[in-house]
This record gives sequence, structure tokens and C-alpha cells, in this order.
Amino acid sequence: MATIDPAKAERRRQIVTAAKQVFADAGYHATSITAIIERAQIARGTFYLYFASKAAVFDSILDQAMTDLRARIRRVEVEPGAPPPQQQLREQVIATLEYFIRDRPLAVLLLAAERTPDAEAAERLDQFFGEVRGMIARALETGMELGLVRKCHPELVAAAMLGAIRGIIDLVVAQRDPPPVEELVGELMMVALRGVLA
Amino acid sequence: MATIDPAKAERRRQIVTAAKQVFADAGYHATSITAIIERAQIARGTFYLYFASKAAVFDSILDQAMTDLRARIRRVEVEPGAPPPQQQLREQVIATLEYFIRDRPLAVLLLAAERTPDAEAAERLDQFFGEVRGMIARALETGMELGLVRKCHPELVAAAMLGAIRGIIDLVVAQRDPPPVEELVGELMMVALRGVLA
Amino acid sequence: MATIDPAKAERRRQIVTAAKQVFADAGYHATSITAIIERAQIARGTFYLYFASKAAVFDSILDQAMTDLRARIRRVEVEPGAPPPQQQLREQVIATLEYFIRDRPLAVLLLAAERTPDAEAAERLDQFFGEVRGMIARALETGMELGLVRKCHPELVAAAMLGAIRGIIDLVVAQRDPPPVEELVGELMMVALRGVLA
Amino acid sequence: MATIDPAKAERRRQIVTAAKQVFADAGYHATSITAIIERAQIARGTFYLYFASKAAVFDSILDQAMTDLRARIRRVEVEPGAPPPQQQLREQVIATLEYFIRDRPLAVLLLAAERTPDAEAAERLDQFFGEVRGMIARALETGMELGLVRKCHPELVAAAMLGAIRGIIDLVVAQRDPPPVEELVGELMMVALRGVLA
DNA sequence: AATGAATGAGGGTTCATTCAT
DNA sequence: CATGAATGAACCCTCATTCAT
Repeated sequence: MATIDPAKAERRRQIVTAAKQVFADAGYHATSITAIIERAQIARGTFYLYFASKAAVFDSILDQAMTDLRARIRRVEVEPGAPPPQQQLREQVIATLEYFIRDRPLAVLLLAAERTPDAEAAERLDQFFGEVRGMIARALETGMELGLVRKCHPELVAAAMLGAIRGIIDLVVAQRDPPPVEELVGELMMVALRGVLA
Repeated sequence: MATIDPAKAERRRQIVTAAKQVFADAGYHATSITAIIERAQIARGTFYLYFASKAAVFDSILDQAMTDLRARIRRVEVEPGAPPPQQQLREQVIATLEYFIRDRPLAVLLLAAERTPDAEAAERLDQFFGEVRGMIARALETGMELGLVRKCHPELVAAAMLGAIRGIIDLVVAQRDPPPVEELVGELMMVALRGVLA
Repeated sequence: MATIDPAKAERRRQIVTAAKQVFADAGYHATSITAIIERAQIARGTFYLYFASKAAVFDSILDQAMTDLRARIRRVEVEPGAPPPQQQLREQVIATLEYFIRDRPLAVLLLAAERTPDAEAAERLDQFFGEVRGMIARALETGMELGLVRKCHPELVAAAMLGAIRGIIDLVVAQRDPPPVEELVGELMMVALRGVLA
Repeated sequence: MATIDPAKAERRRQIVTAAKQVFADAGYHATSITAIIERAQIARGTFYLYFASKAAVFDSILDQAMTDLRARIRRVEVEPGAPPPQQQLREQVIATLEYFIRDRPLAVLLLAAERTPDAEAAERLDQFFGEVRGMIARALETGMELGLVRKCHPELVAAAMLGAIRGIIDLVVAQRDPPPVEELVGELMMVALRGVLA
């Protein structure tokens, strides 16, 4: 009984999927339980069998996304024998962009989630983005120590770079036929590393 | 009828100011008419004398912001006798950042515009950011023609650069004591122009 | 403005009256706001303009009743020159019974209110009945000191006497044409004072 | 089919016991089927195998209580050779009080029966209390005929006396350590028979 | 022009009951 | 028989909007 019932897990997924779409369409507040259950094709009560509240689904989606993304993003290693840092970076950015491109509603939801339902979730989200920014800043610092990166204000530059990634995702998510990930990553890294001057 | 009654205009401003603060504090959906009229010190019915709905004030605020920003951002001129392009750019970015820093409620509101109340407003917002992106892309193209900018995909790079600006604004708006604008702009332009490599 | 608007007061009374009837008919929990507003012929929102919640009306009714009753019940005075104790008692019991007979829904509601919505209200009610029982007990003690009342356990006897009053009210409230108050009080006091033995 | 399956009967008892406790704790409306089945350690559907509805269990409990009490209360016999009426009375009151004291949940439930779930049950309850009052009234009439009881209005006095018993039970049920039944009955009968005058 | 009492659709949530397994 | 996932009517409450004053 404590084992996971596949049917229940499937139901849960069904609800999460529906909720993700509706949240992405309308935002957290404008999303009604009615809209979710209609999309999920379930009865009102069934929703509450799987989630305690509207906020609970939202949190669940957010947490899942953050977990997934954390698994894709890790500290760049500079030990001897490790792959070249630029390659490591490139792979992570590719993985991240692919994650967003694959699940468009989730991307919309996550990027527009600044204003989340409960303060707790908002804090978790802030913390997550803070983490990512911190990792970028750390990577920049390491790069500076190694003489690979020019002298700069790491936090500020990290904010700009995170924003740049976000900008690309925004663009891609808004388009019907996004350019191939390789091209996106190529441009992104070129700008980040060398800027736009000739 | 179409003549501007100064008293009415003042009342309108009073409402807009109140609404801006409340929207920024709580977000569109969490903001109640009650909160707005309490802050504006007016009666319930009076609000509807000046605005047709809650969405209407929100739209009005958004439009005003977009108008203000449009006035700050203009095509970079390359005619002989014009100031050097980099200086034009720097001045515009400074003006933009200052605008956001000066009116924090408006910045929060514009950037975190969650899901906008009506589809129409959302579209106007999208269109505005699209315009800005277009101007950046156009500037990049001009730069490429002049041999100042390396070969790149202008739309993509423009998206990244707009995102970078946004990233900086996000960071700044979240902080109590933001760094001086000069420093922000310095870092931002260095990254954009030269990247981070040593 | 701080003066009481008669129209609003009337509305409030209208709601209280409706609520009292419905509560009496169905009990607190089984009473729906819908039932109250239908009886009061008002819109849903109007109810909440006058009362913060279902519990609030209920509490208001209870408090009003307790205030009214407290005004009718007072310590029996035994100072020289005061009316004879039995007459004082009789007058108070008459006043109390008349109060219940006049407002039948309130009587039903108050007597069946053991299980009230919130613990706080239940406590206030308990306290009220405790007060009344205490006054009866005190009166018995005074009577014992004066040699008017035989030796007995005052709290126990007070509980029995309060119960007896309640029993009479129950009977009266259930009947269409209750006997005249004088008769009720006569029998009640005879039993209480002399019992039923010949 | 109509034969009693001991296993089923046991299950039924198990549910009734659980329900009685939960109803007494929380009252009819505040009691959820969930609470009952958790206490009874059965599945949701099983409950409905034994009872048609929540009201049905409640009714069943009420009926059982009334049956039990009816068995304890009987007409006072005045035939030659019967025990003295006062002794008969005392024994019945003792039995009644003991019944309530022994099964406190049931007492709470029966006395505080707020508004009963269905009109039918409410009527049965009214009828039951009516019966008891009738028996007391009959006893009083018999007493009057025999010259044991002074002239009085039997129904009114019966209501007062039933109320007095209820008052005592209320008091006792609310207390943790009730006084011994003998004391309760002693006071109760003294008041009823002789009143409180010295 | 200004007011604020009144409105009622719609919100999130609960829970008695059913029924396929 | 027993189970518990599923159901949906009904609950209390909020709040954008209207309109008589």
C-alpha cells in the first residue's frame, strides 16, 4: 500500500499537466480550480484528493521544475582532467534551454512566477534564482582567478547573464518554431564571452 | 467635453498614483478596488467615474510607462556629426535605468507584470518589448554594416541584451541600496560589448 | 456619519430577525447563509456588509439576548425596606418568561444553543448560564442564613431550579397557545418553594 | 436474510460505538463520516453497508438510548402490596441518572441534541420527552387522587420537574467528578417534594 | 460630480454518498 | 463483503461593479 499506485501517480500527473497549462495561460491568481478540473477532465472533489489546495499544485509544479533544473546545473569544475570549462558551460546551457523548450507551459509559468501565491513559495523561487546567479558569479570569480575572465563585478555580471538566458527563453517560448538549440547557445555564449564588438 | 478640466485631471492622477502603489505592492489580482480607493481617499463610485474598470487603470498605468520609456529610447543615429554610437547607447541605457530606479512601484509593476489583466494589454506589453528588441536588433545591424559589430544573429542577440538589462533591473529593484547607475551601466555595456573573457 | 443611520440599523434588524428564525428552525450548523438571505430578502453580499460571518450574526443574537436577560435578572435584595424577596423573585421570573414568550425563535435558539459555533461563544453562553445559576445559588444561601430556606446544597438545587424554568419554557415554546404567564409563574414558584407534597 | 449474523451485528456495534463518541465530541453536523470510519477502523464504503446515511447512525443511537431509558422508567404502581411510591420514584431517578453518568457521550448527545438531523428524529425525540413528561404528570395526578400530592397543574409541574432533572444532568455531565448519585437524587427529590422553604 | 449601500457571479473548499474493483 | 477513489452539490465568503441618492 505504501508502494506507489501507478494509477494514482498517473492521475496526479494528469492534474499537474492540466494545471501547468492553465497557470501558464492565465497566471496563478486568474487560474480557477474550475479551469484546472475542466482541463484535467476530473470532478471538483477529485482535485482535492490529490492536492490540498490551488497553492499546493502550484508549489508542486514549481518544486518539480526547480529540482529538474538543479539536476541540470552544476558547478563548473576546473580540476585537471576535467573537460574545458567552456564545454561544461555549453552543455549545461543546452540542457537548460532544452528543458524549457520541451515544456513550454512550464517555462512560461516559471519565468512569470515572480508574483507567486504564498510568500513561502516566492521565497523558494527567489532563493533558487539566487542560487543560479550565485553559481554564475562563482564561476566568474574562478575564471578571474585563473586569468580567463577579465576583472568585473561578478554579481552584477551574473545578473546580466542570467537575464540574457531569460531573454532568450522568452523569445523562444513566444515563437512557434524556435531556432535550433545549438544556434541559440552559440549566440548566447559568444555574446557572453566576447560581446558584440567586431 | 474634450477640453481638459484641470480638477478632473488632478483627480485622475491621484487615482493612478494610488493604484500604482497598490498594484506594485500586491500585484494586479491581489489588489482590490477597496485598497485603491482607500489610498486615493475617494468613494467607491468616484473611481468608476474616472475609470471603467480595474483593468482600465492598470492599462493606463502600463501605457503611461511605455510612453515614458519610448521617449527615452530612440534609434541610434549614425549620421555624420552625430555623437558616437556608444555614447548614444550609454545615455539611453542610463536614462532607462534611472527611470526604473526612480519609480520603483512602476518598475515592479512593469517587469513582474505577471499575467496582465486583459489579453489586449498583454499584447501591447509584448509589442512594446518587441519594439525595444527590434530597436536593439536594428542598432546591431547598423553596427554590422559599419563594421563596428561582429557578425551575429541580431534578433537573438537583441533578446539576450534586453534580458540582460532586465536582469540588472531585477537585481537593482530587489535591493534597498542599489549601486550607482554609472557602475551598473559600465558593467552592462562592457559585457554587452566585450563579453567577459580576459 | 458616526451617528447611527436609521436605515442601516433597520437593515441590520431585518437580518437579525431572519437569522434568528432560521437558526431556531434548523440550528446553527444546518443554517446556511442562503437560507438567511432568502428569508431576509437581501443579496448575498449585503449580508456580509452587516456581519462578518455566519458566526458573527449568531454571536450578535446571543449577546443581545444575554444583555436583555441580564437586565431582567438581578440579585434579590434583602435590605430593610426592600420588597419581600418572594415578590422580587416572582417579578424577575415573570419578566424572564415574558421575554422568551415574546420572542419564540430566540427562546428556541438560546435553549438549544449548547453546541455553539465557536468555542468562544460557547464559553460566553456557559458563563451566562453559570452566572444565573450562581445568582440562584447565592439567593438560596442568603435565604438559608435568614432562616427562610431549609438546609440544602445550593449549587445542586440552583441547577435543578434553573432546569425547571427551562422545562417550563420548553413546554411553553412548543405550544401554540401557552397558558398565561401568571399561571406558569405560580406553579413554578409553588413547586420551587413548597414542592408537590400535600 | 433476517437472521442475525453475529459478525455483522458486531461490526454494527463497532460503528455505533465509534459514531457515538464522535457525535458526542463534535455534535452531529461537525461530525464527518471520515471521523467515524477512522475511529471505527473501517473503510468508507463499509460504513454505508451498515447504515444508509449519517443521519441513520444518529437515529439509531438516539433510538437505542430512548429504548434503554424507557426500560428504566415505568409508571409508578399504587396497587396494594407495591413498594411505597416515593421509593419507586427514587429508584427510577437513580437508574436514570446512573444511565447518563455511565455513558457520558450518549448523555451529551441526547441532551444537547441541538437540532436533530432529520425532522423525523426530532419528532421522535420530542415524543419521547413528551412521554416522560406524561408519566410524571400521570404520577402527579395519581398522587393528587390519593391525597399525597397537593392540588396543582400536572403538565406544568411535570415540565418543571423534568427540567429539574435535566438541569442536574447538565451540571453533572459538565463536571469531571460528579457528586455521588445518592446525593443528587436526595436533593432532587427534596426540592421536588418539599421545595426549598424552611 | 460624488457617494457608498447593494448586488450577485464566482472564488476555493468540504464532505456525504456512490460504485467499480 | 469490503474497499477507497471518484463525484458534485453545497458550503462560506470576496469583490468588481452598479445605481439610487
